Amino acid sequence: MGERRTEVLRAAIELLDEVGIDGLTMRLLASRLGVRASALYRHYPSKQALLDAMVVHLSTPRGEARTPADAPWDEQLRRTAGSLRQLMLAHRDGARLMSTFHTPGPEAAAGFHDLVGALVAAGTTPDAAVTAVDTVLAYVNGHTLEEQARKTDASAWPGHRRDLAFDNGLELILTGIRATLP
Amino acid sequence: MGERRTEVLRAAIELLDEVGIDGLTMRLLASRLGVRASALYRHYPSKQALLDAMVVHLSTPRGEARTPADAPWDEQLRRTAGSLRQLMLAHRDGARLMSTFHTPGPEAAAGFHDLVGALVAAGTTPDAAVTAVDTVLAYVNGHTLEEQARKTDASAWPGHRRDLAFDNGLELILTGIRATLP
DNA sequence: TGTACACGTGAACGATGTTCACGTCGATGC
DNA sequence: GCATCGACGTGAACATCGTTCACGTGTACA
Repeated sequence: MGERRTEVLRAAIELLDEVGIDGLTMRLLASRLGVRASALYRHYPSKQALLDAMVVHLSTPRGEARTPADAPWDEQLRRTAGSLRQLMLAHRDGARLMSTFHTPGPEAAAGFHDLVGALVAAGTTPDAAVTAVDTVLAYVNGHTLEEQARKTDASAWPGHRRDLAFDNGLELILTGIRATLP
Repeated sequence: MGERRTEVLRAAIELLDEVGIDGLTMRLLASRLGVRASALYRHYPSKQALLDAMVVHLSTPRGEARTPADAPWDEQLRRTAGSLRQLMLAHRDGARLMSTFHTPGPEAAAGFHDLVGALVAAGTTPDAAVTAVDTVLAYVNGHTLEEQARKTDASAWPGHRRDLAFDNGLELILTGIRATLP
């Protein structure tokens, strides 16, 4: 069951990398599959449903590399922030794609909860922990969205330069969090 | 000259608040002005040009309340961040609207430069100052984008509650910056 | 008087997401 | 063997979108 459905999803992600989210058209995707656009609606009730499925698929941890729950809170935040950014940068218009989606699955909610837990364990109040995690996530989203928006422009910074800029900003926030600890 | 042009702009902003950015259609805007869609192209070469003009108009400081250049760096950052957020929240889909635009005018660039200058005057290196300002701006964009996206949802937090969440995250970053000072 | 100019019309074009009635074809149950 | 069912796809259409273009107004100014 749902075998073709998966193929459609795969083709959609492939096409996303080639033409970007604005060029990602039901007709183009269909032709890529040797099919008419109307056939796609057998598998996804709407284009938005397809986009949602893409986000879910891309966000689902691909294999290993879970962040160890016993790592210090700042290391956990660093890893989560870094892999979230990498997730967005891994595909063309990835950040914009993610931002169209808005019902974070249980996976994301669990990750959020873990981070808050790590901070509370380190001595913050629950409220402060939520604020801290929210702040980091807002930073990651804002930074990466802008980073990817400028990507094709003239400002073609080398990759490690951009990584550094991201890390520096993140460390700034982590330092701020650290200052609220006992 | 350009009198009608201004009226079109005004009507577009008015319509934005009523129907949101997705409902903002050239035809609808035209009918609101008692005119056909094609007439709009006498004043703006494209819809994107209209959107750009809206961003510029909304971003242009309306009257007074310039941030005093002799204020401490953290106060300057607080004010800039706060008014940037207010700018976005002032109109429906304001944050999304702003994010479609991407050639920051001399106004924004000057503001950016002022903030960096204030930080350098406080003792940071120029690089660190740029990082700090970038981080704050990324946070404001990320936070406000998400805040406004959830706005019409069930999660209808009261306004001051949302202001507090924003301020707390901002203070976290400011604390982080402060820690890098002599 | 005539000639620019600002402004608007009406019809069309191509593209988009989506719907719907209709086909095809292989597996499954009798 | 035959019928039925389900998964899959077709083809034509619909409404809507941004945009273009040839063509009309009326007003102000030389």
